[in-house]
Amino acid sequence: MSSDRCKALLSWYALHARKLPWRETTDPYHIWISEIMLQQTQVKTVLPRYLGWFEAFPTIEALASASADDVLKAWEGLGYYRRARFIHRSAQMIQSDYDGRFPNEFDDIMKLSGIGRSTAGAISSFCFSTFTAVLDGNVKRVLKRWYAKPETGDKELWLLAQQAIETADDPAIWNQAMMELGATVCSAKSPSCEQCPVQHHCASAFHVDISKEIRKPVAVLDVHWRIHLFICPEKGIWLSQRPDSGIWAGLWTPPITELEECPEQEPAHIHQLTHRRLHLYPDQSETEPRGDGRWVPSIEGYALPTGIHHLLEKVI
DNA sequence: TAACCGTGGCT
DNA sequence: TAGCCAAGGTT
Repeated sequence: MSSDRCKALLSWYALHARKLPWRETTDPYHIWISEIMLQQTQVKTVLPRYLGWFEAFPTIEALASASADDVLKAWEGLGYYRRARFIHRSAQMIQSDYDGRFPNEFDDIMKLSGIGRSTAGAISSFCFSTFTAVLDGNVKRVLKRWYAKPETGDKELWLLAQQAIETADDPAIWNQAMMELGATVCSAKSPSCEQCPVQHHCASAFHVDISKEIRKPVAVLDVHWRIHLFICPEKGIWLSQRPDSGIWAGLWTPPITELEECPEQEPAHIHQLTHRRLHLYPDQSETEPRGDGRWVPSIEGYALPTGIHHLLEKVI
């Protein structure tokens, strides 16, 4: 690692870092929640949700003692709902195994649900100043470009990331600076090499070949779902809870049946997920709900998937 | 190991 | 505009 590169990056970060609420604290609970929210999720999406979380659950203890439904409700709309369940489970683990205090050992942080090496590295460096690297999408892209190795696998990238952070004085700022560079200047589609503080130390400067960085495309499968709507003025709407695994696990929806074939009618709504395109066909022809579920006077207290919200807005 | 898991911003 | 993809982890 070039020391000049290190200095240049840190000077740039000192001047250009975005002011983000989770950068104003070293409190592990706050950092932890921010890191989970930010997994595969853009800063702009997290910003309006971050502070509200702590109004709902001011402490880890409050989170641990909340119901699973309340936690999912607080996560509603953020996607990847397993993350909310992991947070809940981890909060309970912190209560029982660590006396309610977020663990300060890297290995213990890694044991918590939903926290892998990169997230643990971030939390540990931000809260406890350990020299533990982060290797998120930003850092991977920056490192691959610095060394002009677009095909490099995670194993080598982890070595490079760890080697890099060990030359820094402040591991927390180093990790933040690497992510900030990737998120702003060294962006995926159109890197701004002319604005890059480390352009003189980058093997790909001004000739980044985006075509070599393309990921393998995800296959999007079309599925057709009948959405059984039971709505009545006295009882409200009938909702049932999704199973523990799969799409929208644990969330509440009207009963859904998967159709074998694409029906003749047009879907009332199409909801696009990463690997699925959900074609939704509302049906109000049946009179009495059957199976598991409950009448709810209002959907307000329940965590519903965004696609179902959209459908209900259209139909009702 | 590779498939799976959401949503919204960006170009 | 429609596709790409973002502060990944789990199984």
